[in-house]
Amino acid sequence: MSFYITTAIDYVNGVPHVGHAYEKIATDVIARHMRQRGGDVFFLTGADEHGEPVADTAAAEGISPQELADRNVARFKALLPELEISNDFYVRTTDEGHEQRVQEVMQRIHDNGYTYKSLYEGWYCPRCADFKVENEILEGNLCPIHEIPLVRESEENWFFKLSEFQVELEALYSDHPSFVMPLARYNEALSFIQSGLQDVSLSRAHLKWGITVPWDTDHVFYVWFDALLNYYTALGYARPGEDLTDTFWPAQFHVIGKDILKFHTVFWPAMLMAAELPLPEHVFVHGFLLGSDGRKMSKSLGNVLDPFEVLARFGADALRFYLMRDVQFGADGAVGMEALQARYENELANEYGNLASRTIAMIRRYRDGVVPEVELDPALRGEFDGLADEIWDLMDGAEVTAALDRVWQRVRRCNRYVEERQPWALAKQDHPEAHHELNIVLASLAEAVRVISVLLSPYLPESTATLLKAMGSPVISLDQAAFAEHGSGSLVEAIEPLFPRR
RNA sequence: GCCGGAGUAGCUCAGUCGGUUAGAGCAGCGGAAUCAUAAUCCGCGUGUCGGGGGUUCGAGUCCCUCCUCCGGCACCA
Repeated sequence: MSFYITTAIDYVNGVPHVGHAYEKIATDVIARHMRQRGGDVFFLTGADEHGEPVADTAAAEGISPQELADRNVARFKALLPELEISNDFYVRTTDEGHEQRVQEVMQRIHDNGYTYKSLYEGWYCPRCADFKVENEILEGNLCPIHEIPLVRESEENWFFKLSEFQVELEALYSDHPSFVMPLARYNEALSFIQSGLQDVSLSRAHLKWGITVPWDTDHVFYVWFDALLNYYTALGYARPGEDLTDTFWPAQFHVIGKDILKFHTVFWPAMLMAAELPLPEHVFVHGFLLGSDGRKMSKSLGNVLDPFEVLARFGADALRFYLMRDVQFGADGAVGMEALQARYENELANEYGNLASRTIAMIRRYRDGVVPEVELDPALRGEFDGLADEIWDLMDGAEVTAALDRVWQRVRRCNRYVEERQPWALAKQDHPEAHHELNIVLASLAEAVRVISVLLSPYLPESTATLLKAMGSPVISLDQAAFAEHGSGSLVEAIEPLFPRR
């Protein structure tokens, strides 16, 4: 079984912020989970480099667009390993392989008769040398940058016959209710389609920073036609000498933010239809991270959560856990350093980290570090019945927040279990029965911590790996997430606290 | 304006086909325990379930209406 999942590619006209990190992390959690299932997983992320904003910024800085892109791509790319992102490839829209394949696919759309040349008419700023759209124009019909009057201009552009796909798109939506998730976004996209589709321009004649239109070389492609195709093109050249397209296309999941909904849920499937390519299975639309005050993050409001600061102080696992736990995937959520610290201390350090510590410490103190090979406590095993299957189902629907919560309920259950059984009291008794009872409690706890850690590994790859290794059972495949019948007999090593107080 | 989502404990939110005294976590107060990163566990809530009306034996859950907030209503990426 193959599984192909993508993030949106980052537009490199700026620097990475926590929102970029969020999308990568959520997608990474799903990708890691799918690898646990044993499938052949391909996880793609990358950079979107063409288009006017990059060209404009580069011009303002007196460097070439490529130089600007190279510099900023390095910043975005460097964030990935720091976040423990397990992407299989990093696509750049300036990659030669990408450019070639964009031209191939677009040529096919052209050959199939879904393009035509027409006049694009709009409000034009002579100083910007660029068209302005309705919602960015200032009062009095002024340029938002130069505040000078705009003039009505037209330019010859190639258009894509989006309107021809109205019926097919509506059919796609009624046949595949989970094409766009969550449901609210499905409704939003569908109502957009039902309101009537107009053709869209696919080229720009006045711009040079882009991919050349092969059948009319005075034009470059409008950046979205170039960018969307990354999901398809990357498979063609990600592995030198190998074409992964047949293995992984169509994608199972495109994970995107709500700001680019229309492009992914309307333009993209229509483009693929026009090129006669199979459609992706799901587009999952996540929300935005807001400042701790619930307002949009902005430097002037001082409510920005800086991912680099979090990484330096708490590490990648903490940031991953916090964002997946505190922000319902699919909805907007407020995030801040205080809330992160609270989650870190209360849940990672006190509940999970400390559960690991006390479990390991007792096995070492009472049983010389060997997990007793006894039959495990059916009461505790019962708490894990069906858990892995439940996680499986939730992950099919990209429910990363809900899945994490299910596992965390077991973390809490284990701490209660320790209090209920009071192993330290059993250890003080001399009877063979108490000795046996203690064996059961310790071995059951060890097994519970192991299962929990296997299920948490997509979220906390670093700390679960450390813990599982110390417990002598480093395998994280999902078939190892069943609660065993007997204690393992493994030797358990002492480790430093997984989540030290900061 | 039209369409969609949301409004449940101080905070963040769960509440499946309408059905027992409306739940969880956090924060707060009190207690127990000592294996553990002074980490854990137990106990403590008279909440107009946004307002009003209706259907029903019974409504947070269905219908109507009103209020508030958020998003979308096309080529900024």
